[in-house]
Amino acid sequence: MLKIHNSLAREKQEFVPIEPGRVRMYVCGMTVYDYCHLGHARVLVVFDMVVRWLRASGFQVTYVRNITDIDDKIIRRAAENGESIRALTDRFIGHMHEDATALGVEKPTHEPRATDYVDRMLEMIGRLERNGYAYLSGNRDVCYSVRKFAGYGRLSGKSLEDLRAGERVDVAEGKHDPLDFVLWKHAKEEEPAEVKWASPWGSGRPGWHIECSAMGCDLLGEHFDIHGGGQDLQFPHHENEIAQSEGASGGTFVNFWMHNGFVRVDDEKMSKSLGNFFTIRDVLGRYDAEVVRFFILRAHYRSPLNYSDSHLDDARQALSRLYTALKGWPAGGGVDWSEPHARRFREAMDDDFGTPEAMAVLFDLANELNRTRDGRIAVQLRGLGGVLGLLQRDPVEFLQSGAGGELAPEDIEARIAQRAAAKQARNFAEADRIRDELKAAGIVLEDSPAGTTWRRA
RNA sequence: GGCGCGAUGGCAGAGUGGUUAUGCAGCGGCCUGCAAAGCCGUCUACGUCGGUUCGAUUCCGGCUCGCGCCUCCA
Repeated sequence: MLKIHNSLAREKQEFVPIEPGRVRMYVCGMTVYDYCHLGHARVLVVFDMVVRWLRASGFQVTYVRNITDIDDKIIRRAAENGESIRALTDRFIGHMHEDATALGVEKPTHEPRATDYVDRMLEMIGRLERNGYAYLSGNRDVCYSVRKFAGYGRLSGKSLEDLRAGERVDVAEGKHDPLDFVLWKHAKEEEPAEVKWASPWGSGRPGWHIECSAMGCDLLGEHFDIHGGGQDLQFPHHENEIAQSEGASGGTFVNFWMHNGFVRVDDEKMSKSLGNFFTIRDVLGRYDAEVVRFFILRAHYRSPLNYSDSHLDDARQALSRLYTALKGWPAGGGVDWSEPHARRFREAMDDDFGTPEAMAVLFDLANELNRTRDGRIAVQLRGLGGVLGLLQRDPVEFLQSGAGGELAPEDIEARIAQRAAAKQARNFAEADRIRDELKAAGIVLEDSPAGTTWRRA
């Protein structure tokens, strides 16, 4: 049985779906005004893994990952670039999809854009107003009255008093309480028409939090199973989502909240504001995308993940071991879940998505495969790897891939043929010279009774 | 200041009240013309001080250090 660490309870809980056999899940996606960085890659990969495991466990999953395409930073960036909001967001949505695809991330069931849901947001704001949670502030923004919502602070484990004690925000003009947040931003003169929508409260645009409540409730219903996102969204974003959704519906919004840990650089959070981020495409220029996915899944999703080149190098070595074991075995065949390794894998994954332990099982399978050369083990290894979105390529293709390939495969093959001839003539000095020369170029040769093969170091 | 998380071997990273994580790297052996890969074996651990216990890396408390959230952020 699956257990999930629920941020709401701060402990692992047995996962029971609202509707038997079915899971409805929402994850906060990207704000599209720039390239995705490795922190985004982690959210993408982690929740892709979660969905894959839920499906492998027999659930029918509806997975929604939204796109925020209206926001202060988007407006500013579009103005800087002298382009329309739509042109900017369309472009970066395209780039995001390229990155996600490279990382082996499957498409979500729905990928709603905030700007397509403004009507739903207005409807929800209207309900909040009728239920007494929303008010029109002095500067004509519509705000949410945090103290009216009894459960406020439950997700982040904060009380309103705690939050006020640490108050660091300038009190925005006209708010009843500094912690109140904006549901609807009143339009400003200088803003382009593209960011103005008509509403009962005047022309304006939605606040950030309302979009997720509106899209989630519309696509998944007012009560669904899992809501995920990065740790930094726990407060205030997710706290506010709960306040909005439950304030509007009157019932429970989400049963399980999941938050993934940060990617770090030199033990500091990787973030745009700190400027210490690497974009996904930077990294994919130097490392194989599957290596990056492997690197992400090698740590537990809630732990911090330190990024560095040496860690990626290490990940590549490790993944190579798996593919080396798989070399020569045909693809295909389903996982036998009654087999001991598969059971251990299932146990690991059922314990709050324990991918590090699940991967240890993969290495144990590789060892057994190398020892026994039993085809059934190869099927298990590839099959279980596939559950994590790994090991689905041709092993030779993986082992021969990699950056820094000045030598074309034909050249390498030609050198191998020359070396074979030298060996035939028992001219080992010449054979070793060729091998050393290739090694200097990053090519490693491996002799076997069947002939010589090569891979990139 | 408030709230929370973490501290494991050279590096990365799981887990457990008493018996091997796993990977990378190192060392020894087998294999090999020599290598590489693989196999076998092997060395480096559980921040610190107390407590509970027959026994704690694992439970409890103090301390130190690191990190995060409290402001846009995955």
